[in-house]
Amino acid sequence: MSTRPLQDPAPDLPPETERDAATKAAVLAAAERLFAVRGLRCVSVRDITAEAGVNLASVNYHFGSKDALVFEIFRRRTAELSRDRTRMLHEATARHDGKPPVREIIAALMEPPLRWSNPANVRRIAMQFIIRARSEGSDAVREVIRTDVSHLRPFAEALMTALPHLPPEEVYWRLHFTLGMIHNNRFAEFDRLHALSDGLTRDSDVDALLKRMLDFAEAGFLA
Amino acid sequence: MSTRPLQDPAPDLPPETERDAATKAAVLAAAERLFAVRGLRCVSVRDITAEAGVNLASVNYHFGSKDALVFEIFRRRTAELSRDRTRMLHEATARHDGKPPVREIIAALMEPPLRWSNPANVRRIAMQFIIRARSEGSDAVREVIRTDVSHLRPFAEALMTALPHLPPEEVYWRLHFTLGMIHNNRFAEFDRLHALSDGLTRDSDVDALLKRMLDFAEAGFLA
DNA sequence: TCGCTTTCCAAACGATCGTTCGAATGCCCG
DNA sequence: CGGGCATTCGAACGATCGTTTGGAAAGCGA
Repeated sequence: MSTRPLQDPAPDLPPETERDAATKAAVLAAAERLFAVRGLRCVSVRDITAEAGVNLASVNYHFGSKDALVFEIFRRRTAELSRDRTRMLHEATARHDGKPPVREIIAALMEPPLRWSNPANVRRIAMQFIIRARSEGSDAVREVIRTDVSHLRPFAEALMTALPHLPPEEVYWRLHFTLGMIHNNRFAEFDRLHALSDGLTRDSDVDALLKRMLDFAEAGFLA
Repeated sequence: MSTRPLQDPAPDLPPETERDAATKAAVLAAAERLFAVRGLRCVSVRDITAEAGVNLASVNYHFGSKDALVFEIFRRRTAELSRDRTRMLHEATARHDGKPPVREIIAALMEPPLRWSNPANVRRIAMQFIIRARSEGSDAVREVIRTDVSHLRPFAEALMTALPHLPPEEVYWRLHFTLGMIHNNRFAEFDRLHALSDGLTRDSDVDALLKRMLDFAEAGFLA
């Protein structure tokens, strides 16, 4: 795998250190989009390079392997998502003199991925890629998911100070349940919900969905 | 694909109509186990037939294709799980004169998959296969997940009669959130939780976890 | 036992995949 | 201008995969 600094696949983020990395950026953008739409295993290196308009060997030359490419996109996007969440948590902390209420802590967890999933958001594909990679990723990706929990620590601690009467064990479990609610927001699950409700739940914007999720999770935490 | 009646892969369920389908049963059992452990894409037809001790062509002869084999196992196991859930709902309905409380309705949804996941349960591998197939399955599997919601209807209706003041739309959404909690109980997610809590949540038996989930979801529904 | 159907078997087919290689090309700096 | 290096390119390699095929074996009713 390459150890050189890497280019962001989205055009809205500028290059970092490279003078010219158009090929790399094209590969990253095409790969993220194809992976998000078709799934990791159903996209070949040939599909990516054809979509990006570059040579077949570019993936292995710039990233080392297909898995390394997936890992690189995943690492960048999850770091970006964690930054959004952490920023919201910090803002809530600042607003409440260091002790934000449960609802705002959970909102900091839920709102970024929900906003990213909005069709009008440029991060929509990135969000879909993250969801794909979480379940279809290689061993390396899954290992990161399993072991890297540093970005969740501030949320767990904030919840424990907001709920001092609740045993820490219980806080962790309820955080786990809340993350489950968030991770369940895939297209297939929405389709199933819409089929179940006969279209009753179809016209729901992000704000309404966020409010619903917050109502549910907040009540669960305060139980 | 074969249209003949099919054999159950688990030895605890008797054959249905076949006189002799040892090969088929061996394939189903081996396939389910390997799929559950390694994932659908990381198990080849050769792995399955070698594990089952049968010829390579057996899968295509008895099931038509690898995808059809996956679909068959998925169909059988999800039907079995739905039966368990529906039975629990019926029992709760009978106990409460046709109007079971929210907690028991949710329990009927949560308890069967949780009990199946218990290491002491013979259905543990089956449960792990279902989880795998839900996210890694073919288009046919995903289509069933998206469109077949008949088994959820009784639960939605029971919840609406138990919560007459809540708009049906809200009931559907909260049912969606509850299903998300259930579907999040994968090994990787548990590992992440344990890593986050420094082992504080490791020693939790099924009954304790069920109580926690019920507390959380019930409060969410009654919010 | 005969004839027929079902099942099993070894072997190969055709396709796709990730990866590698050597040469060619472009680019920057001295 | 020219040497050196990074990049690109076409082409192929090696491996794995799901599937197919034709014949052998086995089960079974008549």
